Amino acid sequence: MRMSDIVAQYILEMIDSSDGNAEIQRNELAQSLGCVPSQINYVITSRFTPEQGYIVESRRGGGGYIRITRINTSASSALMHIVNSVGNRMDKVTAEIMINNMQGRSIINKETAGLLAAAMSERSYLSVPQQYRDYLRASIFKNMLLTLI
Amino acid sequence: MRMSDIVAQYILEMIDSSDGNAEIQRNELAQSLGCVPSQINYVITSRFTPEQGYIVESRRGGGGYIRITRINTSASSALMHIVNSVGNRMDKVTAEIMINNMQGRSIINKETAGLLAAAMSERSYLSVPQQYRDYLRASIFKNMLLTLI
DNA sequence: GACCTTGACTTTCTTTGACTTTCATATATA
DNA sequence: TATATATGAAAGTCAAAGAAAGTCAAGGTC
Repeated sequence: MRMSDIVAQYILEMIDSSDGNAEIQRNELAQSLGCVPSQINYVITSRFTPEQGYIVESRRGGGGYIRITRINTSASSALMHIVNSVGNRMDKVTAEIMINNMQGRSIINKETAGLLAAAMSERSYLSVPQQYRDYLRASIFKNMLLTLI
Repeated sequence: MRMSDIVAQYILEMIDSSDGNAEIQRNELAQSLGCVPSQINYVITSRFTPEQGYIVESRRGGGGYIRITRINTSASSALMHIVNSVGNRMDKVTAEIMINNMQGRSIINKETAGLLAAAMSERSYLSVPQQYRDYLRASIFKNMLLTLI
């Protein structure tokens, strides 16, 4: 097995075991795998390109890092699942849990999570009688998620 | 985590928890975070620049201080204006016009516009009697915009 | 020929400390 | 009393050293 394959495999395993992204220290990883640091760059530029579905960010200097993130193609199917799992009522707590969960799974970003949470908040429904609120929430929630697909 | 990140985070938390500005004593903060005083200057010049939306004022000598203030970016002050201009009711057509306008002015992006539109759509309110809908819309609209500030 | 490996050199970002400037207050002097 | 001077308490500046990642070209392998 080639060195570049070992490096690529290591990074891939890291991405798979965490949630779609790996953050490495170039020099440290090179040393622990027994290769030269620039080998890591070679592997990244040849195997983790945007065309292959990855985003790479990095920073030099003390405390530097290289972060490789897999672009999320499964997000929309996950969203579809979630939309289908919501019935015609949903309470605020459930909404918050789901929003948190989606953000944790990187299906939605922080801003989107904030917007959803605002639209689900009790404060938004003060003008409407209790009895309608949970139906409304479910319906707004699903309509909003559908725009993200 | 780098020392500079720790310092930056500390300052940011201070800004967030107060009302957009932090006033620190350079030497005291350096000591309490365990770094050299000029580290504070480094963090300020690298992370709290006008380009990044901050104003820094300071004073030397006895009772000296460094004050870091977050600038109201034009987007957030525009949003504030819009929120204030909305009364306690808003119909769907008005909402759509405003969303379009905000997107046209680049105050919000396409995804955000979509989410807002979904939350304002008539389809979202089918479960609730007509009479409540426009109040709800106004309230949800304002709550959502406020999360973007 | 295409892909891989290596290492010397470059660039970027961070940390540190010595030295400088500014301000408030206390003290001395006309 | 009013002004000048000294003192100490801050913050500011800057350059050197350190810690990472990036680049690139030369050579090696399949």
